[in-house]
Amino acid sequence: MTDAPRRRPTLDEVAERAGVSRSAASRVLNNAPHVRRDKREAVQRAIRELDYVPDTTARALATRQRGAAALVISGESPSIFADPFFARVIVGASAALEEADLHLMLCLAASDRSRRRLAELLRARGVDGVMLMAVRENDPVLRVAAETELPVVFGGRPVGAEPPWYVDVDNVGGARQATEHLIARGRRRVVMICGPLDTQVSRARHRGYREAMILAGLEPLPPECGNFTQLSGAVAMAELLERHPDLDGVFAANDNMAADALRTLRGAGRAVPGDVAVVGFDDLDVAELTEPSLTTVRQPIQDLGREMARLLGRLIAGEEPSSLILPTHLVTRSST
Amino acid sequence: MTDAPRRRPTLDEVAERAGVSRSAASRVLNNAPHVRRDKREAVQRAIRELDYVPDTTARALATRQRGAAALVISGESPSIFADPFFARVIVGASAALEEADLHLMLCLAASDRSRRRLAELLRARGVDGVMLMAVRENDPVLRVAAETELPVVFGGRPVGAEPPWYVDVDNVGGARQATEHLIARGRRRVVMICGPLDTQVSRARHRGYREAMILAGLEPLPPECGNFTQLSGAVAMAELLERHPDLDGVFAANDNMAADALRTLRGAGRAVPGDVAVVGFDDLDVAELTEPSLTTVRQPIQDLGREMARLLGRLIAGEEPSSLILPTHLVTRSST
DNA sequence: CTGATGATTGGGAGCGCTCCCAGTTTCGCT
DNA sequence: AGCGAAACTGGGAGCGCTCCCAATCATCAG
Repeated sequence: MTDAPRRRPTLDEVAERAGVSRSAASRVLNNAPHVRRDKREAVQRAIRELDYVPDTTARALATRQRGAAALVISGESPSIFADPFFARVIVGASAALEEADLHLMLCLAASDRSRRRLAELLRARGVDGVMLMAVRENDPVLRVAAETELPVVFGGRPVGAEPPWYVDVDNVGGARQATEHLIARGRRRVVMICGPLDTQVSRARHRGYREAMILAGLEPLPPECGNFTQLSGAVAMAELLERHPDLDGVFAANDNMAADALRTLRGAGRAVPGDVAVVGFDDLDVAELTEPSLTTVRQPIQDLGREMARLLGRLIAGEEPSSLILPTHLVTRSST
Repeated sequence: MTDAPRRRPTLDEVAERAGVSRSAASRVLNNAPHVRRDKREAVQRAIRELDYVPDTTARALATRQRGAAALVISGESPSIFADPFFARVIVGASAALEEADLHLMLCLAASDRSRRRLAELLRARGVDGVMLMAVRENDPVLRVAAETELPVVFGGRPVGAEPPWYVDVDNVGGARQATEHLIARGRRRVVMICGPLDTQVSRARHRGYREAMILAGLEPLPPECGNFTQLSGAVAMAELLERHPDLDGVFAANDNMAADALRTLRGAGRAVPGDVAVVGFDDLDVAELTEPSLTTVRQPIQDLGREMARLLGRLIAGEEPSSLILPTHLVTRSST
């Protein structure tokens, strides 16, 4: 009844109630050794009775560990909800972070201001480590990452650099599988709708396409680049149709672009998969909703988040884990 | 060259270098009064020279303010990426939080374990306040919210309770607009595809539908409930067609369900909007991609996040802001 | 020139927890 | 019983910052 402005109990109060020293109580809290059984139990009882919860902040100050990790998503905010990609990464990361008893701090690093805040967060030791996603070429967030002493795990590799720790998806392999699948279906004039070439993802997928074509003794055609939106897929497809009227296979660097490539093809009177077979990448929901449904390369997005968080967790724990490349696999549907 | 294991400078060092006391330096830091101009400048110089950044944790301990707010998303994780809803909320909240110089802690409260961690985070004063989204009836997360002394802002209202602070969207008004629009288009047998009735959102949208019908002197028909997925929209539509073969208008509680209702209608040989007019809700991307494109009610999702964060910011600052209901508006496309 | 008034100043006590360390007990053996 | 080792114990010094407060300084009217 008199608990309105009641202060939260401190460790000292727990200790007093249990009749031990603060040190002993602390040991129980962190279940460290060197506490006699009866005292340990007394402390535990006191904790329960007082409904004690240790103050994170005080603990953080003493241990120099914040108990939190930042997930930084670079690039313009709109892109974060263009597709469910980031949401899935977040779900995966969140789950793994929970495992390591870390909290998730989400930082959208789109503006200069937000990058400055991020830099301060890191310098002020507001988190124990960083996961970095969607970094583009010359992304200013790279400087922030370079300056910090905290462990940084990249999601996907930035263009032109191999960061010490990263988790990536096997984009090259996936793209090769996709292309090989088209070739296996008897396609010879296979074109590619690529993403923006200033991203590692796009480059890797393009490389996979080239490798597969060359390996099959076919001539890789110069790709047409979109920007991962549906509209850009339509535009690229139209261009490719004009350039290679005899094309019989299309590999698009993501499902969004593939979806509208599909429409464009139908609009141009090409039957899919009769005249032209199409493969996408990502396996987003849209892939099942296109007409015909889309053969695509599934990438383990949630796993990507999970593994980033695990890697970071180990790094924070002082272990020496190594980077990871996650496998992709082809999901065959009606468009091939 | 010798800066490898360099400790971060502390306020004491800044003070010493500037030839003032720690207190004075602190005052400069928080630009409090009672510091002579020259000393203030000396401190600022020292800060610059030492590249000093105050330690958040220490400050948090002393001030009892964490500088962070939690955004809690309840419910199963999969739903977080079912549509871009949450991503938009996050973008809005993140921007407004930045304004208030607060960091964003994202908590997915799906499992018991995560709820327990959340409860601890709050009790351990790991954040200064909470935003709570997607709460369902009898959601266990409500207990966590009830127990904390921290300010809590709801996004949408939970069923059967009016929390002290919330930001909601005018679901009733939006649904009424949608229904009135159908009626204005001459429809008389207007049915509704509803969402799960254990959510406030669904109830409110249903209420708007009823109000509009009754106001127009028409008979509200019992709704068919889906679960906001496309598939459930198709199922519900089929059921409604069977029950009311003469229906000429459909109001769906979200765009996903509307999208597949559209397909079902076409599959059943009904022309849209010729025979049947359809209105959705949300104005997701899908609304522009359906055939025909979907008339729908746009809700300001990003604003929802922004206003939640602002409200919370004021609450944390000790002000006494009041709750908010954001307007919705009809976006007319080809389905009506 | 003096006391009063108000602006500065810096010492010191926390905030709540961890951890080192010296001192005390408890044991297991011979 | 005697001894050294191993297991406990609690005092105290931080972690880096804020903020109260008594003390010092400047300034100015009388």
